[in-house]
Amino acid sequence: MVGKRPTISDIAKAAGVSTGAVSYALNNRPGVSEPTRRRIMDIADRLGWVPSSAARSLSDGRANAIGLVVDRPARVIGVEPYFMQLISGIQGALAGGPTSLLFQVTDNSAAELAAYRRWWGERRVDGVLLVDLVQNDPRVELVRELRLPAVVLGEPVVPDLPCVWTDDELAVAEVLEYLVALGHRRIVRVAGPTRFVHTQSRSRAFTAAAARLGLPDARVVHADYSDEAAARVTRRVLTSGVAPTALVFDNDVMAVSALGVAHELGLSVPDQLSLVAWDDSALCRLVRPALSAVRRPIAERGAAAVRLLLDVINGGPPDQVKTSDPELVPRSTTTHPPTT
Amino acid sequence: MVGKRPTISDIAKAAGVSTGAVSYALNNRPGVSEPTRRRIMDIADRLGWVPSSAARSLSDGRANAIGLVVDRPARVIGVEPYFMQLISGIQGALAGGPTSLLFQVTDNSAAELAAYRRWWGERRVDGVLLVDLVQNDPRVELVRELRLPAVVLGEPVVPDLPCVWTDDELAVAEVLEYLVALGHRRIVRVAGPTRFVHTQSRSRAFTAAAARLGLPDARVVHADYSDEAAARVTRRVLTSGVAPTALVFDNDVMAVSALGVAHELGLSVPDQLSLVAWDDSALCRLVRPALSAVRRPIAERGAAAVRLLLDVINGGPPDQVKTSDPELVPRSTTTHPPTT
DNA sequence: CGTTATCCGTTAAGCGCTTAATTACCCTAC
DNA sequence: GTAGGGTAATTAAGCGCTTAACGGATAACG
Repeated sequence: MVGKRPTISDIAKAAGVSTGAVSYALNNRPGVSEPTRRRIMDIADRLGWVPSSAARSLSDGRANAIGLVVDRPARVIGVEPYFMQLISGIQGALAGGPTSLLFQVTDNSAAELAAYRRWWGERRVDGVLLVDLVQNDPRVELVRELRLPAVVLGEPVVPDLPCVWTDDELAVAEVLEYLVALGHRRIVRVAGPTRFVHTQSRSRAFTAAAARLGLPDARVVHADYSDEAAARVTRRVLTSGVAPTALVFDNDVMAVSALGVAHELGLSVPDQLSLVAWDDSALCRLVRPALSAVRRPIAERGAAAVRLLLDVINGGPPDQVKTSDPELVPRSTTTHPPTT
Repeated sequence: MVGKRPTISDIAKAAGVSTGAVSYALNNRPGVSEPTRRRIMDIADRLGWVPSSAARSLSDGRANAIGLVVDRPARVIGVEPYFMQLISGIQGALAGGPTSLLFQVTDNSAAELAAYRRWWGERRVDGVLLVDLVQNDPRVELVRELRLPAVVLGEPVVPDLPCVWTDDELAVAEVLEYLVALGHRRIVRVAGPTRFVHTQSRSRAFTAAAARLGLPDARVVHADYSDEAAARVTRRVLTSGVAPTALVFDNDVMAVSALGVAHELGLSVPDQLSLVAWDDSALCRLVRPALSAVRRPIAERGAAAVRLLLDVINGGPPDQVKTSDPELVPRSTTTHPPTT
């Protein structure tokens, strides 16, 4: 094979028909007879023809691509396996189809907005995935203004925006009930940044469950997902006032970081302190003691979001899809509280 | 702003000139007077004009995109921070320019080849990045056959292919010298899969340095980067025959996994066993004891590769660029061997 | 047997942009 | 006064594909 790509007019010439006929044949549309269609298709793949995405986009207005931009500082993004797993799921749903993934990571919200706007302007994407929604997220307004099909990965907080969500609140309750069943009464949740919708939703669920279970000392503190911030916050929580006996984190990195802090303070885990991580990961499995964690179906989320987005692009309804439920994976960082 | 995107003919109409003039003005080419150019540009950004990538691609043959496909099973890819850091670097070099990143993860080599071939056929990318080169890599032949500009992230093993590489051999020697200086004589390298060129190159360097330093017991064993395989291999190495006093791993996950195995075997790290991880990462920092590791400039590699690729696409020479050198970051998993 | 429908295929316009070729005009030079 | 040379614009073709609109057979129908 040489470096020259065949076009439909090469095929047309070879088959002795017009390019129109070729187009109809190749797209499985009526207008050509079965024998002709077959002949055309044979020639097409003998020539190794592949449609030019540019030409196709230009004439039918479809980009055959979807976009994902993740706005996390480089420092943090490398650490969490979350995004790679998400992308795995996304690719799974994309595989086989004609759609590609445009991926961008930015380090501030303005750049993220600019990326979406540019992709839209350049007609590079047919739709986008939105992750890490925040309160009054400017992206929501943007995609609406641009009429850019979008699917949110997260709770259905925006009424008419399609989304794929996981019942975190259920999981929060489950974790709390589990800890209470073990005998814990003083439990602190070390959450991610307040601005994220999912942070708020989990915190709300945490507070509600704590009230229901009668835990006056339950409270929420915040860090920024980084190990440094988590260490700082954890240190403070464990050393000031009456210390909790169990900590629930919003990601795996912070939980691992806390493991280090506990060690540094001479607290043995889980005997003197129980820990629960949020997204389960190899990190949780590998660390000693292995972390008890809440496992969410991340790849499933990605795949579902892609399917939904493709539907919406094709004019489907803006459904709000729920994934399977998270599950608590108890390992070696949770046990009864010390009997003081 | 509405959902309709302005085209150059809208601008032309508004400015009272032809679309040709608009094109010349917008691309900063001669053919229009300064005042006219200014007027056109003003109108263009008042209208919020953004060039249609499809139209541009179609007429100038440029896709303004580069592609990256990573072929690692989903199980493994989420774990290593390597790729996210790489992507961070890539984005950094892409930021501001007109080029986007097409990203795909596949779970077998055939799918990876198919992805490249399809992107080429669809004229979706102007060039691609190649990671994890293997011996007689079919991708090398493919990009040559397709005349698809490509940059290898790895050692310059293919003469005429541009690449960005890091002097791993130097780092391997440094690690070995360091361990020998601490007193170690029995050192085992737990490498990644043999097929990777970088695995082979590091192993060669390891063997050479070991010979030079007079370490007859130095040897290389292989795992597949996963924690399970690493655990298996490590367990075997530590329990059969005369056990090594130091282990050098090819990634961070395997090293962490070995930490668990050592613990399980009742070997204290670093007193009875020293460990060195290859790519440094938050994982290495967070784990207790914190892992000594070799830090490579990963984001720098990504950025350099992008710059080189863009050069090559523009007809530049197929340079072979060397990044800054890796550095050994000693932490808490390396010390003198036990004095048996 | 003339009239419709039906099927198969062609024609040509158009998607938004680039760019070679061309025209129109103004200056300068001889 | 006119040839020559810039400069500033327009024209139009073309990139590869889709798709309305159209045309020419052939089959079906009364």
